[in-house]
Amino acid sequence: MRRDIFQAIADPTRRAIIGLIAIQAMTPNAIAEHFETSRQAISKHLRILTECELLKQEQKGREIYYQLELEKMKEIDQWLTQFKAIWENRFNELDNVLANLKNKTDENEPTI
Amino acid sequence: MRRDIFQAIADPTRRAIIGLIAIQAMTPNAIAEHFETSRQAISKHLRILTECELLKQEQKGREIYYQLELEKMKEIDQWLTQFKAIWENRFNELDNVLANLKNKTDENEPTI
DNA sequence: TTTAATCGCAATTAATTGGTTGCGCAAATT
DNA sequence: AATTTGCGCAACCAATTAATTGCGATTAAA
Repeated sequence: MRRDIFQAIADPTRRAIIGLIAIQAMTPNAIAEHFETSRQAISKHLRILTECELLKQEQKGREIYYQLELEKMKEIDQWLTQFKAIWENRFNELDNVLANLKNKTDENEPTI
Repeated sequence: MRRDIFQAIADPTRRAIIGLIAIQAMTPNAIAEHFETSRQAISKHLRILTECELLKQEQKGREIYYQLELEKMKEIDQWLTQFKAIWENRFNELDNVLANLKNKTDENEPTI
């Protein structure tokens, strides 16, 4: 039973669920209405998302509201950070290239 | 044959491969040396990563260098953007709460 | 109190996945 | 020319996954 965020967001239905409840908490039935699959299938997805702490439950009478745990979503962003550093560096390199080009142009400008 | 980025990064080995070749391109054998598994297993992972365009190949003689396609990594970041908007709003709300608190405190400060 | 609704859990099945083994091909080395 | 090296591809197997079906428990409504 592997249960990490990356495995959790691998499934398109689960990503859709995340997108759906991002703004407001919802019950399993309400969520299932947005999909073709059965309530049980959705329930299973909710369980997986809850197990890796991407969702948290709030019981209200016989209904259970599922809410997105934004803090956990940040973990994905944290993993991306290392690569952001690289792609921003690449941009900086491009800046350097452009800067060099500009200098060369300046050199070619006629001196008075 | 589902082949999307989220499915690709679900596997920890594949995430490790991505991390490994982020800085410089590498051959399958060189990559495999960093893992316990066989070259073929790594080869399969490379294929999956290539199929969803997270990696690109560059043939040099009989060697194939695999390089990370940073642009594709950005797609993950783009998916996160919608949630970032929410979590930043939450912070703003917190700011408001703190601001209100501060105002109340100011009100309580003795006026000369 | 009977009935209906909301939901989680367990068992089953079909599909998918990660891995291994065993090729074959092309480029380099001998 | 023969051998070694680097690699992809296809067949296969074991483990995992997504989905279905059929419960039982609890809460709310009739």
